[in-house]
Amino acid sequence: MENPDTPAKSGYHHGNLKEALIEAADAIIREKGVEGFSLREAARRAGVSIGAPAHHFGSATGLLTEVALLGYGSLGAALNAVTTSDNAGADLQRLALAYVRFALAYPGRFRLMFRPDLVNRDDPRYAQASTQALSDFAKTIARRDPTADRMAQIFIVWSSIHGIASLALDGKAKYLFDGITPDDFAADILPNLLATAWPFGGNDAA
Amino acid sequence: MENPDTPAKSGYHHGNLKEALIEAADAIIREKGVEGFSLREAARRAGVSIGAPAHHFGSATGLLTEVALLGYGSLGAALNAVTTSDNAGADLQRLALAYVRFALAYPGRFRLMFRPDLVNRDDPRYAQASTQALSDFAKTIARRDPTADRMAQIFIVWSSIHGIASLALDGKAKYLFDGITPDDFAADILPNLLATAWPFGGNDAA
DNA sequence: AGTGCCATCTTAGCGTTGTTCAGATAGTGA
DNA sequence: TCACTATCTGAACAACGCTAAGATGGCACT
Repeated sequence: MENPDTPAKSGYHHGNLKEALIEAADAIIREKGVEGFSLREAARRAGVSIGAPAHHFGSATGLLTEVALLGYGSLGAALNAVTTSDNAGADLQRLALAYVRFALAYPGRFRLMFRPDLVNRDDPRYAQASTQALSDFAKTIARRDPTADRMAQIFIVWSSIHGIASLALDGKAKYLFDGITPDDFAADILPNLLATAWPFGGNDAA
Repeated sequence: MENPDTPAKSGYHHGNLKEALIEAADAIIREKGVEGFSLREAARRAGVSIGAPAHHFGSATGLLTEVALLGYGSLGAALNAVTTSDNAGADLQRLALAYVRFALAYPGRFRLMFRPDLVNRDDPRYAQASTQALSDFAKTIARRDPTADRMAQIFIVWSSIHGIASLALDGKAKYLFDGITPDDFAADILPNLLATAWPFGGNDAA
């Protein structure tokens, strides 16, 4: 449970509080969701007093912003891990699947990432991280349809994927697919859905 | 400001507290967003003590659920107000525009409607209201492509629209359309976007 | 080696929140 | 008229974010 490369808390000074608090916050959000988070519990888990986080992050928003950045990083990694082919439509399909599965695998992080009231969007790193996560869509779309309006295409494709992820995460699929759970949705229905009904996964080999 | 058909508070008994609290909560959310809401302020605005709401709604979630139901009602009304034609693709386009504009016009209500931690989704009226709002999409999709898998089509179209609304509401459009505001997005970019890049608004007259 | 600086962390306190519960109040039906 | 019951009050409790004054100890500099 202990990170080996921490200077180990030497009594009064923790030595690695910032990272420890981010890790604790991420764990709380993983276990209890975004609403289950509290700054005081993060401090408790890190083994410090309730006033300690303020020094490093200023406010709860400051700490949560770090977790959100961490989330964008892991989303970017998940999208980058998608194998690419010479078929841009099929690639988009796999990107969408990865995006939705990320949302379902890390619901806390994903929800936090899109909660403007909980993260500090004025932090330049936020815009950077947010844009970075889009780069995979952008590249694949450019290959798929080089002539189209790039920004319009990116926004529409991203919206479509993000909407699927959001609704699936909120359990809305069960209203349409009769009591299906989010996990079953991701495993069974979603791949089929993306391959047939989703208009961006067409078989348009370059 | 006063609802004329209230029995008017007769000192101790308010007479119409339930409706007054729902209205107050809706107003707070309109003014300060979902996070700005508090049960105590709703009670304050309704002119009753802090313990009064509990009797009618049990908890804060109970009151917010009522506001969410109200939101689904107004969304349904906005979608029903969309004029239909013999062109199902064009109708979907208008439905999408109405959906997104509703989200931007009533951001508080819209966000609340999709916040599972704030509404009681076990309330049967919630499922009913949620499903009802989908009926317009369902009808139009059925006209557009009667042979396709109904549920898959509904989910994909709804997702796409919901994603556009969510990202636009969160101000994500500015990353792609260089500093555009949500209002300008809804007025200028969105209609053009739906007519060109959006794959469900095609010119497929029945 | 000593010393002073300063980042780090503690502690206490303030105002706020949701929820609970005993009791006050008043409308309503017998 | 009287009892019943829905309604509302007021106080209490635990938890929250944030702030500020003070304690602590690592570190650079003399």
